Amino acid sequence: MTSPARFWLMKSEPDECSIDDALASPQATVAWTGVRNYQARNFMRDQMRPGDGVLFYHSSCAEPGIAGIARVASGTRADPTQFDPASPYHDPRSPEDSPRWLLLDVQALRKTRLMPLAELRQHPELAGMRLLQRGNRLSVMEVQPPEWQFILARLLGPEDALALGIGP
DNA sequence: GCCAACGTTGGC
DNA sequence: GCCAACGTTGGC
Repeated sequence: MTSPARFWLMKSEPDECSIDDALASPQATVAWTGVRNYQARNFMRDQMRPGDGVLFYHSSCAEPGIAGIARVASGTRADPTQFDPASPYHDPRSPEDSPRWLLLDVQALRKTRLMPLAELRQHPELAGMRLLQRGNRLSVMEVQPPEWQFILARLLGPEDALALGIGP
């Protein structure tokens, strides 16, 4: 029996929602709209729980990398953008009575220094990270506890990590 | 803007 | 159920 995953990485395009945008939102919490991949959706629906740790990753930008620390702040519910014809995330094939796409709330906890993708690749300890695997395109993915610890140790002081309550 | 890699679609 | 064509992701 494996213990449930407790750590995640979630990609956001900073043009749409940066760590600064998240921190500036009410309760520093944003609804994670726009996930349109079944595997990512299933992670949110089946495995992510309030309190899980999240690496807030900036993608599709000049400096891709980890930009902050967050936590899962709710369970899933229907993503309303799938039903909005004006939204780039509109999905006309999603039935209203059985929504195809879900979102959950993410609460930003800290903005960190940017830990760029190139730096992540330099650490042998992180070579197994899903993010770094060839051709990876998932926008929501698991982070192994040792990877989480290794990264947080480089982004936060130990007392800060404790204060966030998302140890270990 | 390019392009490799991947997921999805749809004809058969 | 196969698989080619297509669209998307995302780093560079």
